[in-house]
Amino acid sequence: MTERFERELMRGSLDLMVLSVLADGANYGYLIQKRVRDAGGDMIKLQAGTLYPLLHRLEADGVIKSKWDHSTGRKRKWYELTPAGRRRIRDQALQWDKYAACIQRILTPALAALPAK
Amino acid sequence: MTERFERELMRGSLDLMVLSVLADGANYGYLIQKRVRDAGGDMIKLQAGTLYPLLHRLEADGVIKSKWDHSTGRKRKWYELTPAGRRRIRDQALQWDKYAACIQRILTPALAALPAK
DNA sequence: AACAATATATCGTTGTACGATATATGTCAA
DNA sequence: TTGACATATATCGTACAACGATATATTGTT
Repeated sequence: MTERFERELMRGSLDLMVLSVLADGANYGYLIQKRVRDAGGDMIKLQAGTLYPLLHRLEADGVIKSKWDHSTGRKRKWYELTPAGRRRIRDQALQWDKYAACIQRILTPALAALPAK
Repeated sequence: MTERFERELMRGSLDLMVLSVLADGANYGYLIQKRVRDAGGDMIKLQAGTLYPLLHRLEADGVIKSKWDHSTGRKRKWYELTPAGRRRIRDQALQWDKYAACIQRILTPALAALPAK
Protein backbone atom coordinates (compact mmCIF):
# COMPACT_ATOMS: atom_id res chain seq x y z
CA MET A 1 0.00 0.00 0.00
CA THR A 2 2.60 2.50 1.08
CA GLU A 3 4.90 1.26 -1.67
CA ARG A 4 2.21 1.89 -4.24
CA PHE A 5 1.74 5.41 -2.92
CA GLU A 6 5.44 6.16 -3.12
CA ARG A 7 5.70 4.73 -6.60
CA GLU A 8 2.89 6.86 -7.91
CA LEU A 9 4.23 9.92 -6.12
CA MET A 10 7.44 9.62 -8.10
CA ARG A 11 5.68 9.91 -11.39
CA GLY A 12 6.08 13.35 -12.81
CA SER A 13 8.89 14.42 -10.51
CA LEU A 14 11.44 11.78 -11.39
CA ASP A 15 12.46 13.51 -14.61
CA LEU A 16 13.02 16.68 -12.63
CA MET A 17 15.16 14.85 -10.09
CA VAL A 18 17.38 13.37 -12.76
CA LEU A 19 17.74 16.72 -14.50
CA SER A 20 18.60 18.28 -11.15
CA VAL A 21 21.40 15.81 -10.60
CA LEU A 22 22.78 16.80 -14.00
CA ALA A 23 22.60 20.47 -13.04
CA ASP A 24 25.53 19.65 -10.79
CA GLY A 25 27.58 18.57 -13.82
CA ALA A 26 27.77 15.79 -16.42
CA ASN A 27 27.18 12.31 -15.10
CA TYR A 28 26.40 8.76 -16.20
CA GLY A 29 23.48 6.46 -15.47
CA TYR A 30 24.82 4.30 -12.73
CA LEU A 31 26.01 7.27 -10.67
CA ILE A 32 22.86 9.25 -11.35
CA GLN A 33 20.91 6.35 -9.93
CA LYS A 34 23.02 6.39 -6.77
CA ARG A 35 22.73 10.15 -6.37
CA VAL A 36 18.94 10.06 -6.66
CA ARG A 37 18.70 7.12 -4.29
CA ASP A 38 20.93 8.77 -1.72
CA ALA A 39 18.98 12.01 -1.89
CA GLY A 40 15.75 10.07 -1.59
CA GLY A 41 16.69 8.23 1.57
CA ASP A 42 14.24 5.37 1.92
CA MET A 43 11.60 7.20 -0.14
CA ILE A 44 13.01 6.70 -3.62
CA LYS A 45 14.19 3.38 -4.94
CA LEU A 46 15.01 4.30 -8.49
CA GLN A 47 15.38 1.14 -10.58
CA ALA A 48 17.77 0.72 -13.48
CA GLY A 49 14.86 -0.44 -15.56
CA THR A 50 13.24 2.91 -14.88
CA LEU A 51 16.29 5.11 -15.23
CA TYR A 52 17.70 4.05 -18.59
CA PRO A 53 14.49 4.40 -20.57
CA LEU A 54 13.97 7.72 -18.76
CA LEU A 55 17.37 8.98 -19.89
CA HIS A 56 16.61 7.93 -23.46
CA ARG A 57 13.33 9.77 -23.28
CA LEU A 58 14.97 12.95 -21.97
CA GLU A 59 17.57 12.76 -24.71
CA ALA A 60 14.91 12.28 -27.38
CA ASP A 61 13.25 15.35 -25.90
CA GLY A 62 16.46 17.31 -26.36
CA VAL A 63 16.89 18.28 -22.71
CA ILE A 64 20.04 16.19 -22.27
CA LYS A 65 22.70 14.90 -24.65
CA SER A 66 25.03 11.93 -24.34
CA LYS A 67 28.53 10.83 -25.25
CA TRP A 68 30.00 7.35 -24.90
CA ASP A 69 33.23 7.02 -22.97
CA HIS A 70 35.34 3.98 -23.85
CA SER A 71 38.51 5.25 -22.19
CA THR A 72 37.99 2.92 -19.24
CA GLY A 73 37.28 -0.80 -19.52
CA ARG A 74 33.67 -0.31 -18.51
CA LYS A 75 31.94 1.78 -21.08
CA ARG A 76 29.97 4.67 -19.72
CA LYS A 77 27.45 6.94 -21.32
CA TRP A 78 27.87 10.47 -20.04
CA TYR A 79 24.91 12.78 -20.04
CA GLU A 80 24.78 16.53 -19.72
CA LEU A 81 22.10 19.20 -19.78
CA THR A 82 21.33 21.14 -22.93
CA PRO A 83 20.15 24.77 -22.75
CA ALA A 84 16.61 23.40 -23.16
CA GLY A 85 17.32 21.15 -20.18
CA ARG A 86 18.29 24.10 -18.01
CA ARG A 87 15.14 25.85 -19.06
CA ARG A 88 13.09 22.82 -18.23
CA ILE A 89 14.51 22.58 -14.72
CA ARG A 90 13.58 26.18 -14.03
CA ASP A 91 10.09 25.77 -15.49
CA GLN A 92 9.31 22.51 -13.75
CA ALA A 93 10.74 23.70 -10.44
CA LEU A 94 8.22 26.54 -10.52
CA GLN A 95 5.47 24.10 -11.43
CA TRP A 96 6.51 21.84 -8.61
CA ASP A 97 6.40 24.63 -6.03
CA LYS A 98 2.97 25.66 -7.22
CA TYR A 99 1.77 22.08 -7.07
CA ALA A 100 3.20 21.44 -3.62
CA ALA A 101 1.61 24.64 -2.33
CA CYS A 102 -1.70 23.49 -3.74
CA ILE A 103 -1.48 20.13 -1.97
CA GLN A 104 -0.64 21.90 1.26
CA ARG A 105 -3.63 24.17 0.81
CA ILE A 106 -5.87 21.11 0.73
CA LEU A 107 -3.99 19.03 3.26
CA THR A 108 -3.54 21.46 6.14
CA PRO A 109 -7.23 22.16 6.83
CA ALA A 110 -8.03 18.49 6.29
CA LEU A 111 -5.61 17.40 8.99
CA ALA A 112 -7.00 20.09 11.27
CA ALA A 113 -10.52 18.78 10.70
CA LEU A 114 -9.54 15.21 11.55
CA PRO A 115 -10.23 14.13 15.16
CA ALA A 116 -7.02 14.17 17.21
CA LYS A 117 -5.60 10.67 17.02
CA MET B 1 4.69 19.23 -22.38
CA THR B 2 3.69 21.16 -19.32
CA GLU B 3 0.33 19.43 -19.39
CA ARG B 4 2.07 16.08 -19.37
CA PHE B 5 4.14 17.14 -16.37
CA GLU B 6 1.08 18.23 -14.43
CA ARG B 7 -0.78 15.10 -15.28
CA GLU B 8 2.00 12.89 -14.04
CA LEU B 9 2.47 15.02 -10.92
CA MET B 10 -1.09 14.31 -9.90
CA ARG B 11 -0.52 10.61 -9.78
CA GLY B 12 -0.14 9.43 -6.26
CA SER B 13 -1.47 12.57 -4.63
CA LEU B 14 -4.92 12.66 -6.14
CA ASP B 15 -6.27 10.03 -3.76
CA LEU B 16 -4.98 12.09 -0.87
CA MET B 17 -6.65 15.23 -2.20
CA VAL B 18 -10.01 13.52 -2.51
CA LEU B 19 -9.73 12.03 0.96
CA SER B 20 -8.80 15.46 2.28
CA VAL B 21 -11.94 16.99 0.83
CA LEU B 22 -13.92 14.31 2.64
CA ALA B 23 -12.14 15.14 5.90
CA ASP B 24 -14.24 18.29 5.82
CA GLY B 25 -17.44 16.21 5.86
CA ALA B 26 -19.45 13.86 3.65
CA ASN B 27 -19.71 14.88 0.04
CA TYR B 28 -20.66 13.57 -3.40
CA GLY B 29 -18.70 13.21 -6.60
CA TYR B 30 -19.69 16.26 -8.53
CA LEU B 31 -18.98 18.62 -5.62
CA ILE B 32 -15.76 16.82 -4.72
CA GLN B 33 -14.60 17.44 -8.26
CA LYS B 34 -15.36 21.16 -7.92
CA ARG B 35 -13.65 21.42 -4.56
CA VAL B 36 -10.48 19.78 -5.85
CA ARG B 37 -10.51 21.90 -9.00
CA ASP B 38 -11.03 25.11 -7.05
CA ALA B 39 -8.23 24.26 -4.65
CA GLY B 40 -6.00 23.37 -7.56
CA GLY B 41 -6.45 26.65 -9.37
CA ASP B 42 -5.18 26.10 -12.89
CA MET B 43 -2.92 23.24 -11.78
CA ILE B 44 -5.48 20.50 -11.34
CA LYS B 45 -8.14 19.68 -13.90
CA LEU B 46 -9.72 16.66 -12.31
CA GLN B 47 -11.84 14.83 -14.88
CA ALA B 48 -15.07 13.01 -14.10
CA GLY B 49 -13.63 9.98 -15.90
CA THR B 50 -10.81 10.05 -13.36
CA LEU B 51 -12.81 10.83 -10.26
CA TYR B 52 -15.56 8.21 -10.37
CA PRO B 53 -13.30 5.20 -10.85
CA LEU B 54 -11.06 6.69 -8.15
CA LEU B 55 -13.98 6.87 -5.71
CA HIS B 56 -14.89 3.27 -6.48
CA ARG B 57 -11.29 2.25 -5.88
CA LEU B 58 -11.17 4.07 -2.53
CA GLU B 59 -14.43 2.45 -1.50
CA ALA B 60 -13.17 -1.01 -2.49
CA ASP B 61 -10.13 -0.23 -0.35
CA GLY B 62 -12.39 0.51 2.59
CA VAL B 63 -11.20 4.06 3.17
CA ILE B 64 -14.53 5.60 2.20
CA LYS B 65 -18.14 4.36 2.18
CA SER B 66 -21.11 5.49 0.12
CA LYS B 67 -24.86 5.92 0.36
CA TRP B 68 -27.29 6.80 -2.44
CA ASP B 69 -29.55 9.76 -1.93
CA HIS B 70 -32.77 9.76 -3.98
CA SER B 71 -34.50 12.45 -1.96
CA THR B 72 -33.88 15.03 -4.66
CA GLY B 73 -34.65 14.56 -8.35
CA ARG B 74 -30.97 14.17 -9.19
CA LYS B 75 -29.63 11.11 -7.48
CA ARG B 76 -26.42 11.63 -5.61
CA LYS B 77 -23.98 9.19 -4.11
CA TRP B 78 -22.65 10.54 -0.85
CA TYR B 79 -19.26 9.46 0.36
CA GLU B 80 -17.70 9.70 3.78
CA LEU B 81 -14.44 8.65 5.38
CA THR B 82 -14.13 5.44 7.34
CA PRO B 83 -11.75 5.18 10.33
CA ALA B 84 -9.28 3.54 7.91
CA GLY B 85 -9.68 6.58 5.68
CA ARG B 86 -8.77 8.95 8.48
CA ARG B 87 -5.74 6.82 9.21
CA ARG B 88 -4.74 6.88 5.58
CA ILE B 89 -4.89 10.66 5.39
CA ARG B 90 -2.58 10.97 8.36
CA ASP B 91 -0.17 8.35 7.00
CA GLN B 92 -0.03 9.71 3.48
CA ALA B 93 0.23 13.30 4.64
CA LEU B 94 3.41 12.33 6.48
CA GLN B 95 4.67 10.51 3.39
CA TRP B 96 3.89 13.51 1.27
CA ASP B 97 5.82 15.89 3.53
CA LYS B 98 8.79 13.54 3.51
CA TYR B 99 8.65 13.28 -0.24
CA ALA B 100 8.30 17.01 -0.82
CA ALA B 101 11.25 17.66 1.48
CA CYS B 102 13.27 15.17 -0.51
CA ILE B 103 12.47 16.89 -3.79
CA GLN B 104 13.43 20.22 -2.27
CA ARG B 105 16.71 18.73 -1.09
CA ILE B 106 17.56 17.88 -4.69
CA LEU B 107 16.01 20.90 -6.33
CA THR B 108 17.44 23.73 -4.27
CA PRO B 109 21.15 23.09 -4.94
CA ALA B 110 20.35 22.31 -8.57
CA LEU B 111 18.75 25.67 -9.12
CA ALA B 112 21.67 27.32 -7.36
CA ALA B 113 24.08 25.54 -9.71
CA LEU B 114 22.22 26.70 -12.80
CA PRO B 115 23.63 29.82 -14.48
CA ALA B 116 21.56 32.88 -13.64
CA LYS B 117 19.01 33.18 -16.40
C1' DA C 1 37.37 -19.94 -9.73
C1' DA C 2 33.51 -17.91 -7.77
C1' DC C 3 31.15 -13.97 -6.50
C1' DA C 4 29.94 -9.13 -5.99
C1' DA C 5 29.96 -4.57 -7.88
C1' DT C 6 29.92 -1.78 -11.93
C1' DA C 7 27.43 -0.42 -16.17
C1' DT C 8 23.84 -0.27 -19.76
C1' DA C 9 19.80 -2.06 -21.91
C1' DT C 10 15.22 -4.27 -23.13
C1' DC C 11 10.81 -6.58 -22.24
C1' DG C 12 6.16 -7.65 -20.45
C1' DT C 13 3.06 -6.29 -16.69
C1' DT C 14 0.51 -3.12 -13.92
C1' DG C 15 -2.08 0.75 -12.78
C1' DT C 16 -3.59 5.64 -13.15
C1' DA C 17 -5.29 9.67 -15.70
C1' DC C 18 -7.29 11.01 -19.86
C1' DG C 19 -10.84 12.09 -23.40
C1' DA C 20 -14.95 10.47 -25.36
C1' DT C 21 -19.20 8.80 -24.76
C1' DA C 22 -23.63 7.46 -22.53
C1' DT C 23 -27.54 8.46 -19.72
C1' DA C 24 -30.78 11.23 -17.22
C1' DT C 25 -32.70 15.16 -14.50
C1' DG C 26 -33.27 20.17 -13.33
C1' DT C 27 -33.23 25.16 -14.68
C1' DC C 28 -33.61 29.12 -17.43
C1' DA C 29 -34.15 31.96 -21.42
C1' DA C 30 -35.77 32.69 -26.28
C1' DT D 1 -41.82 24.56 -25.36
C1' DT D 2 -37.95 23.68 -27.01
C1' DG D 3 -33.33 24.08 -26.85
C1' DA D 4 -29.21 24.86 -24.23
C1' DC D 5 -26.67 24.36 -20.18
C1' DA D 6 -25.57 22.75 -15.51
C1' DT D 7 -25.95 18.88 -12.55
C1' DA D 8 -24.81 13.97 -11.63
C1' DT D 9 -22.81 9.34 -12.24
C1' DA D 10 -20.63 5.86 -14.98
C1' DT D 11 -17.82 3.09 -18.37
C1' DC D 12 -14.59 2.29 -22.14
C1' DG D 13 -10.24 2.31 -24.87
C1' DT D 14 -5.79 4.63 -25.06
C1' DA D 15 -1.39 6.34 -23.47
C1' DC D 16 2.45 5.99 -20.77
C1' DA D 17 5.59 5.76 -16.68
C1' DA D 18 7.64 2.73 -13.14
C1' DC D 19 8.40 -1.87 -11.97
C1' DG D 20 10.73 -6.44 -11.68
C1' DA D 21 13.09 -9.75 -14.35
C1' DT D 22 16.39 -10.70 -17.40
C1' DA D 23 20.50 -10.19 -20.47
C1' DT D 24 25.22 -8.96 -21.28
C1' DA D 25 29.92 -7.76 -20.22
C1' DT D 26 33.78 -5.95 -17.42
C1' DT D 27 36.37 -5.18 -13.06
C1' DG D 28 37.50 -6.03 -8.27
C1' DT D 29 37.57 -9.17 -4.26
C1' DT D 30 38.02 -13.66 -1.70
